[in-house]
Amino acid sequence: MAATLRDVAALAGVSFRTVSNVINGYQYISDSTRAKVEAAIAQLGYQPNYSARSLRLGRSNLLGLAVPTLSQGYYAELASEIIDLARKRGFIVLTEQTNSNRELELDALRGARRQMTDGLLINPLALSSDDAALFTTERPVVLLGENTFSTTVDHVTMKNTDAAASAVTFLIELGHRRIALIGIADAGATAVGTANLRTAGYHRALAEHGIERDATLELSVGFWRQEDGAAAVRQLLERGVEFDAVFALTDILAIGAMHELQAAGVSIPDDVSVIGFDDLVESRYTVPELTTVDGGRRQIAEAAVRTLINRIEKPQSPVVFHEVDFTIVQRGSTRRRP
Amino acid sequence: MAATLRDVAALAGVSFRTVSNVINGYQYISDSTRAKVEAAIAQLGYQPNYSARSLRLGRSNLLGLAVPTLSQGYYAELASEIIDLARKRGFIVLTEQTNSNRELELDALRGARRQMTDGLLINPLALSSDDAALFTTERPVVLLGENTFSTTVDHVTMKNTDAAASAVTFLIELGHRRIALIGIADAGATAVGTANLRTAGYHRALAEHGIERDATLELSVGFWRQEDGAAAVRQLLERGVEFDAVFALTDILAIGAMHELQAAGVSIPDDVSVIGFDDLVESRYTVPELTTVDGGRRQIAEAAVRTLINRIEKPQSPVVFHEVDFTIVQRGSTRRRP
DNA sequence: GTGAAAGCGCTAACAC
DNA sequence: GTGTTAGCGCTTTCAC
Repeated sequence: MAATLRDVAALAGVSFRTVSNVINGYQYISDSTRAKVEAAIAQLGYQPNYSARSLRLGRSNLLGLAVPTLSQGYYAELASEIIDLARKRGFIVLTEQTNSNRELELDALRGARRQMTDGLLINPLALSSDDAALFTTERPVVLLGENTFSTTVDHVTMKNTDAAASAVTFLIELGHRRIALIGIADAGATAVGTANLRTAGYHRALAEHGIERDATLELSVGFWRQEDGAAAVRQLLERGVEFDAVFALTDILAIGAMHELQAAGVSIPDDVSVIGFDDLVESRYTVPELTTVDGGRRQIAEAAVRTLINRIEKPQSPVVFHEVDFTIVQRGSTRRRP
Repeated sequence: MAATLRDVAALAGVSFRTVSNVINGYQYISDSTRAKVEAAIAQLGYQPNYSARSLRLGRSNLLGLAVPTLSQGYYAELASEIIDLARKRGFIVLTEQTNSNRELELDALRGARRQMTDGLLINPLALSSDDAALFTTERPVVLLGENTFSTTVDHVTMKNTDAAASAVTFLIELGHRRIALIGIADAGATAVGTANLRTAGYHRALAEHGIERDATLELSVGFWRQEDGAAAVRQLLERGVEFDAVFALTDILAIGAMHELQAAGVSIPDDVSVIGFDDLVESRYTVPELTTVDGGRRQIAEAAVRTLINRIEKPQSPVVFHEVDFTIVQRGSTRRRP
């Protein structure tokens, strides 16, 4: 059985209240007492019981993180950064995967697990504005990602529409006119989901340059996996749709699309330029290297952790809406149209 | 303030012991009592306090997972599988990143966080056989990965040496003779680390086919990132080393190597065959698609979770050493030498 | 500067 | 079948 405060106190010959004081860095303790206690702690290998401390304090120093899945580069990299940043602030992260599933997202938000954590970072894909009320829980939540819920909950996100418009403008300025869009939302999707926000940016850029929309260039996909990007390209090719560039709504889709294009003998960037969104590490090592949009993942992680911890420590703070900046990362998959 | 057992009891008009019984599925409760209690629970939105339950039971249903980093595909995919499997068994996962850092690995193993979890899954890179004693802790640990520690702790791993030998044999049977090896350990590394185990397989396959070793073909790298694979290839090319195939000790290294080879105008697989190790999802979408070794990640996750939970529930079980099977996944980055 | 005691919310041994 | 009670290990108010 692990040593308790009482064991330490007995060994050090002090009351267990004193041991608690030493552990918690209470000021007015004589050096000799402190030394005795510390020696006893070391000798017994004492470690505080966190369940007891949590029960007493009503705080666990645990943060919940609910992302769709770690098997996708974007979320894995985001989680990696969040875990490191939380650690620096003294919090451990309890990771859940919600699989873009409404039930699992709700469970993360309201389920029993909420009880063990001091706050939750959640990147919902299935929940939407309609569910705003659900997010207004007693316990701290910070929303990551794009869906705009109520204004009663902290929210950290990227400039999806602006960034997408910027990516498409970049292609237009290279001389492209027939720009395929891969990854649009199915009809039923929430209007403020990532896909629709980025699609709005695409439309805005076209409009700003006097280019007409063409529905045959806009492809919806099942999920945002490589194979879905590949399937979208197959559709374009089978239908004989003409296009000189591809804007994929995520790097993963872009990687699948590039793979399929090259398999079909289409040269990138000579025949077709491709641009993605996310700036994954792996996108630096595709052949050719993928031009993409850095939506500010690193800043999102930083703002998310900061905002959540602030909310935990100061529950009355004003609600925050934080939108980080983006940049276009130019690489080899795009080039000026001859 | 959240509702407690007492609040529920008061509302239902029963003693709070009865409420506890209902929650824990105690058998002998009249249906009418049960219904009353359940109604009260629903009305108050009562959720049990996990800190209190943990304190009482000495169990948290939390599992620790310590991997080097989630930003690398292999560990992200492993963690993703582990989290899902643990969830199915009723456990939540608390993820830590140890960054291949000895101090952080030790901290995961012995630090305060151990107190909150019922068990730990750790994939150490910096700790080695010399540290065997450290792993023999009171609380359940399952080791993932390759370092062979003592026989006093559960261990789930892959057949590194056999799998590597098999990969190299595959290249030899395609007619390759000058097989570069990317990712060997630095001089000081533990003899039973992944790198050395896989390197031993490479040497064994060469020996079995009467091919002499050539130290200029064996490249050590700083880490196992894409850029390290690329750097290794640059070295080979700059030194004018002749080679007709590359065995990279991980897919990530292979992806970096392929990128650099193609940038230098070397065609894969026409000029050089490339084989990796890990079977990452992203390796299915490189151009060309990467031939690789599936070391059995999925089975490792499954065995790890099963073994750890078993150890938690039956602490006296015999120590397990579990080695999962591998397969060669043949794709477009390798071909028969003309 | 240190000691005694209450109580966080829960489970389970023990009574009835 | 249900009620009473002790106590998990800790922090903290109140004395001294």
